[in-house]
Amino acid sequence: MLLTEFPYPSGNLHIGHWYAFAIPDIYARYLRMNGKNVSYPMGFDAFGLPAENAAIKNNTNPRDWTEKNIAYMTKQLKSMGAVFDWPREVRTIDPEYYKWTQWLFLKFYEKGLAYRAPTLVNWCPRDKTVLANEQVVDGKCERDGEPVIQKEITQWMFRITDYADRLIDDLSGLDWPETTKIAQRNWIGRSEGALIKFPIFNSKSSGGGQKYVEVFTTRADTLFGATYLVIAPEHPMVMKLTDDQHLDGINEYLEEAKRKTEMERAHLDKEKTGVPTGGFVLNSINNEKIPVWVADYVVGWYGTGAVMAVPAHDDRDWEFAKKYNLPVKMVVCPNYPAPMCPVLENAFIEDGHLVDSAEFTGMKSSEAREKITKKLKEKGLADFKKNYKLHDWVLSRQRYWGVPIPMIHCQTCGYQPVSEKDLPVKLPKLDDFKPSDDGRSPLAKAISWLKVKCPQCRREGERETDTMDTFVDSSWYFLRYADPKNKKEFASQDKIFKWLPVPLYIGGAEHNTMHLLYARFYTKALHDLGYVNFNEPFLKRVNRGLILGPDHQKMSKSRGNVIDPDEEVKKYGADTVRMFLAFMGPYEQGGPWDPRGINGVYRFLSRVWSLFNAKSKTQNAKSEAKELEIKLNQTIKKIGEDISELKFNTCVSEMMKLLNELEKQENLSLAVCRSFLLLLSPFAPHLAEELWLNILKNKNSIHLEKWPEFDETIIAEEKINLIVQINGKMKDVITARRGLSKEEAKQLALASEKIKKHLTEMPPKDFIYVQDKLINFVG
RNA sequence: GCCCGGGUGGUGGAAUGGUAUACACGAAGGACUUAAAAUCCUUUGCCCGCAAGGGCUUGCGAGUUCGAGUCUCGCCUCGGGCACCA
Repeated sequence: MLLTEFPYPSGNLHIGHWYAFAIPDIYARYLRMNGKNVSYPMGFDAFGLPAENAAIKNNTNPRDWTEKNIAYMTKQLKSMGAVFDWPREVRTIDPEYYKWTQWLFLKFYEKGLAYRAPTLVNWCPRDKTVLANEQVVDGKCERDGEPVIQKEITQWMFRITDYADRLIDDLSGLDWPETTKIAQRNWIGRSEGALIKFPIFNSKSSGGGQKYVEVFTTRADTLFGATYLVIAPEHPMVMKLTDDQHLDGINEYLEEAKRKTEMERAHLDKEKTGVPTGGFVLNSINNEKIPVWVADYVVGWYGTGAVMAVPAHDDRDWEFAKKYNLPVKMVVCPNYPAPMCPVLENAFIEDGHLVDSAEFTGMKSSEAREKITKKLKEKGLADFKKNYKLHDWVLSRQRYWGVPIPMIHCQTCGYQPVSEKDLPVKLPKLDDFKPSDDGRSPLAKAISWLKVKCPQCRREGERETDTMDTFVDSSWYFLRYADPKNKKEFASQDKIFKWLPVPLYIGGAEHNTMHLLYARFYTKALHDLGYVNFNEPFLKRVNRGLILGPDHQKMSKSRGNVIDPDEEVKKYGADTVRMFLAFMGPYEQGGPWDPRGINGVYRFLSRVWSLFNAKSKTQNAKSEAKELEIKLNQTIKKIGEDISELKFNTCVSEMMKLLNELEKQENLSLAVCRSFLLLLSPFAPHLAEELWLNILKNKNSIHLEKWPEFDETIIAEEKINLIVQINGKMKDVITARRGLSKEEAKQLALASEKIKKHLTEMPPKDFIYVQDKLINFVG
C-alpha cells in the first residue's frame, strides 16, 4: 500500500493536491511495473467544521455540501491520470465507516482508554467548540485565528498519555525524517526528575488535609539552593497556605490571573509577577524554612503546579528573586575543585559540581540528583518521576458535523455505552445545526433522536450530544483501506496482515504532532487490544514540500498568487503538469511555481511527440550506435534508482538528456523507442500510452508492461574522462578506457602536450591515481 | 531563548571527498515569416584579454586533505518547530 493523506473535500483541487497525489503516483506506477501488487488508495476525510460554516453561508446542509464537493473533486482527481485504487475508497461520513469509528471508541472505552472527566480546555468563542492542544497555534484557534480561552468543562478524552513512553521510545525504529521525530519528542516532552515533598510549616488548619506541598524538579541537585517555593494561581492549596495578613493581596492576584488568557500569561517578555502567601514550608534536605509565593509564571497543569525556586540556577527564578529581593544561594559551581565560585551575574543553569550541600558537596550534578532524591525517598519525602508535556486527547466537539459519540446518559446509571448491535449511531438530519451559545452541541436540538432507553436500567436516557474530533476519523482510515467493504469487522485479520503496516506514507509536515501522533496512538492501542499485529502504522514517512506561488510566497487568495491546476491542465495537459511538478525540485523541498518554467516540460513532451511522429526516423534502425546504447542503459539504471529514492526531478532531467541524444540520431530502433516510452510512462501516462498504441502499434496498454532492464556490462564499456590535475588543479581531460593501471594512466597523462608543458616547469615529486577518475601530480 | 533545517549563475536546481554550475527557465543574437507566435540554431557564472590563454567563484573566516559545495570548528543570514514545561 502506498499511502498519501486523504484529502478534506474542500470543493476544489489546488496545486498542492496535485503535488500530493500525482507525484507519488509516479512511484506507484514504477512499483507496479516492477511486478509489485500495488494499492494506491484514495478517500475523503469528510467530517469537520468548514462544511458547517459553508453550509450556513450557502443555506444548505453539511451533508449536501460535502457530497457535492466529493463528487466534483473525484472528477478532478481522475484527471490526474493516477492509478488510484477507487474500489477501496473510504469516506469518513459514510455510516458504514463511522460505525467502526464508534465501535473502536467503545473498545477504547471498555479498556479505560476513553473516559469522561472535567478538564481545562481550549475554547474557541467563534466556532463555539473545544479544540485540542494541537489545534491551538500561538494561543489562537488554528482555523480562524480567534484567541482561545481556557474553560473547565467535562469532556470525553483518550488516555494518550498512557502511551507517552512508547510513543517516544518506538520512534527510534522508524524510517522517518529526523525533524518529525524531534517534533514528536518535543511535543510529548518527557523529562526525568523527582517529586519532592515540602512539609507545610504553619498550616492554618493543622490536622486534616494535605501536609505537604509537592513539587516536580529535574534539578534535585540544586535542592540546597531552594530559597522559596512558588505555586500556580490555580493550585488547590493556595488558600490553605495563605495567612490573614496576605489574604487581600492573594485574592487580588487570583482575580487578575483568572482574567488573563493563556496567551497573555505565556508571553515571555512580560515581567514576572507574584505575591507572597505568608505561608512557609520546610526544605527537608537542610531543614530550612522557606516562604511560599503565588505566581503565574508557574504553569498550573504541568507537573504538580508548584515548583521549588532556585534563583542561583534557574533563569526564571533568578529574575523573580531579583525583582522581589529573595535570597540567592549558589550550590552548583562550574569549576571544581576551585578556591571559590565566581560571583553570579546571571543564573548558572548548567551542570557542575555541588558546593555548600552537606555530604553531597563535590559531587557532579548528575550523581547528586540521584543521591539526593534517594536520601529523601528513604524518608518518604521524594520519589523519581517522569513528567510529560503531552495532555490526554480531548475528543469531544460541541458541533454537529461529526461522528456522534456512542454513549447514553442516564440519571441513574451515569454514562452507558451504546450496545454494539445498535451501531452505528447515525447522525440525525437537522435543519438548525448552528452551534449554540450555551456551549451545548446542536445535537441537543434533535429531540426525537436524543431520547433513548438506558441500556442498563431501561429507563429514559439521553444520547451524548457531542461529536468526535475529526482526527479520530483519520486515526484509523488506513486500516479500513485494507478491507473497506467489510460489514462484520473494521477490517479482517487476513487483510490487515496482507496490507499493513504501511511501508511508505507520504504527506505534509503540518501533521507531525497531530495526525501522525494520533494514528500511532491508535495503532498501539489496537495492538494491545489484539486487533493488529504491529506496533507502528507507518514504517517509512516522507514529508512533501510546499508549492509556493510565483512570488515565492505561500499561495493564498488574498495574495492573488494561486495557481489553478484545472487551468494549467487546460493549457498544457495533465502530463505536463505532473511532470513539471516532478521536475521543479526535490520532493521533500517543494518550491515556487514558475509559470514560464512549465514551458520547458511542455516543449519536452512536444518534442517527444514530434520525434515519434517523424516516421522516417523511428523504428528504422536495426541496432543502435554503441554510444547511444550505453547512454540508454545508463539512463534506465539512473531513473530506476532515482524513482526508488523519490528523486523525481533528476529523473526528468535524465529523460531530457536522453531525448537530446535521440534527436541527434538519423534512425532509431524499435527497441530504443520502446524503452524510452516505458521510462516516460509513469511520468506522462497519457502521452506514453498514446504513442505506444498508435505509433508503436502495440495491442495492449503500456501500463501493463514491465519496467525496462539495463545491462551493466554495456554501461561498463563507456569511455571515461580521465582528469589530469597538477597540485589539485585540473589541467587536462583525457578520454580513456576503463580500468587503466597506475602506470598506464601516468604514461597517458605524460603524453599530453599541455601536461608536458606544465611539468617541465615544475617536475612532480609524486602522483595520486584514482581509477577511472583522475590522476593528480603533486609537486 | 532552545531545538532543527537551508544558503551554489539573472531564476528553479544538479553534483558516492575527485571536471562546480548537469537539466531546464529566462536573456541576447541569428534562421524561417510580410509580421508576430510557434519552431530551429548559436551564445550565456564573474573578471582580464583582439585572441591563444589566464585568474576568480558554492553566505563569511579558519582547519583537515594530494584534492572540500561536500568533512570539522567559529561566525553571518534566511526559513521552520517549541517556548515561563521547572
